[in-house]
Amino acid sequence: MDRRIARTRSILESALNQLTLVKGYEAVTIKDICDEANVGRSTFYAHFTSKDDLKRRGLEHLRHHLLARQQAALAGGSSPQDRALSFSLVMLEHARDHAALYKALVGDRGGSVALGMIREILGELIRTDLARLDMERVRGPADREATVHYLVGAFMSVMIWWLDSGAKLAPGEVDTLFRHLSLEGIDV
Amino acid sequence: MDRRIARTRSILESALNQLTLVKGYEAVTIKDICDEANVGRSTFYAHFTSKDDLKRRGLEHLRHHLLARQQAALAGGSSPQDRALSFSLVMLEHARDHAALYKALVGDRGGSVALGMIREILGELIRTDLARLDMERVRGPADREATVHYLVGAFMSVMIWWLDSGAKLAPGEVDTLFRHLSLEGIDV
DNA sequence: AAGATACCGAACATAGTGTTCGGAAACCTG
DNA sequence: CAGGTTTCCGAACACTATGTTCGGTATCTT
Repeated sequence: MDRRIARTRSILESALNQLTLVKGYEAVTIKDICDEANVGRSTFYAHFTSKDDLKRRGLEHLRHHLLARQQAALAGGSSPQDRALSFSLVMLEHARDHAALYKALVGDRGGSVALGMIREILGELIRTDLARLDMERVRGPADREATVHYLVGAFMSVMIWWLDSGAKLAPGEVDTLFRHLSLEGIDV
Repeated sequence: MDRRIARTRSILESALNQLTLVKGYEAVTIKDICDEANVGRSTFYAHFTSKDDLKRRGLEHLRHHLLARQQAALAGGSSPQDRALSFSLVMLEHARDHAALYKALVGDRGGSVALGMIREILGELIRTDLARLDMERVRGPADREATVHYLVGAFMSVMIWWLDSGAKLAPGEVDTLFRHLSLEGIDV
């Protein structure tokens, strides 16, 4: 690929992230991004159709990262229980590593683009997880899709709460918490 | 209250809902709303600061509705298990009754305002629920806030999935599904 | 080195937001 | 039902952002 293209796209992605930290995703305009990146506005439109488009493409990196880590977890885990929901810890660690950006994203409504995409990605991972569990145990394929959405929503919500409240707990602790609620249910 | 005020606000709320059905929440402009409602644009700004403001005030109705129904459920239920998570069925029935509007809301990102507010409302209800459970049983107040967010996220996600996939199941079935996942965990 | 391709920047059209203000219309009060 | 009060209308204005076009310039690939 032409180096100019790679450079332009990369710097635009970085600029959006940087500006998101400063003023929140929604408040960032395309002109802002171009100024921050030192790129002509017409050039922006030569690569991306909108700010959301730019954001979505940037999140492809995350998708590949998570998929790779899941492969490793599925291969290496000891018991089925350990291997299940492996996305949880990986995702929480990623969130902690980019905590400021995540918080800026979820802070305002603008997060819906990024969060929507992350939900998609997690949905894929969880489907894989559940299918694997179904193979190893006897269990009807009933309600699997409902369970996927149940888990995605629960996880995202807990993660955002964790980030918003300052991420005081370690990723491992939140992971334990989430897995316990998921596998055992809330203790009535 | 001056009748003109009540009438203007009410008709503006209806106009927003109507237009949301037609073109989706985000695509609705303030001019659209005023045209649909036959209200001057300056009048709009005399009552609301923005489209989101209008939406939020409209959702106060839902809040009161849900709170009232929860009171009834808490008073009337037989076992503690039955009384817990009473918001679930009420909310699902309300969603079914306004399915088209809900689907239009969650379809695009614009839903984040409404959904964010609904999450808030449900959070309150669940906190009440859990506190009640804590009183009736012996149980440490540990992680209660995490559980609240876990349940809100899981429920919203399941509800949206249900609506998006055409609401083929009855509210009662989805309720059962959700309660089972919440109380027993996913069956590994 | 040469041809292809990307980038720049300025200009233009379009569309939405939010404010102001004077006159007309509707409302509540006594 | 007459009074003063309040709301509503609508047009005008300033402002900001989006998305497109195009000729000239700089940079890349082969």
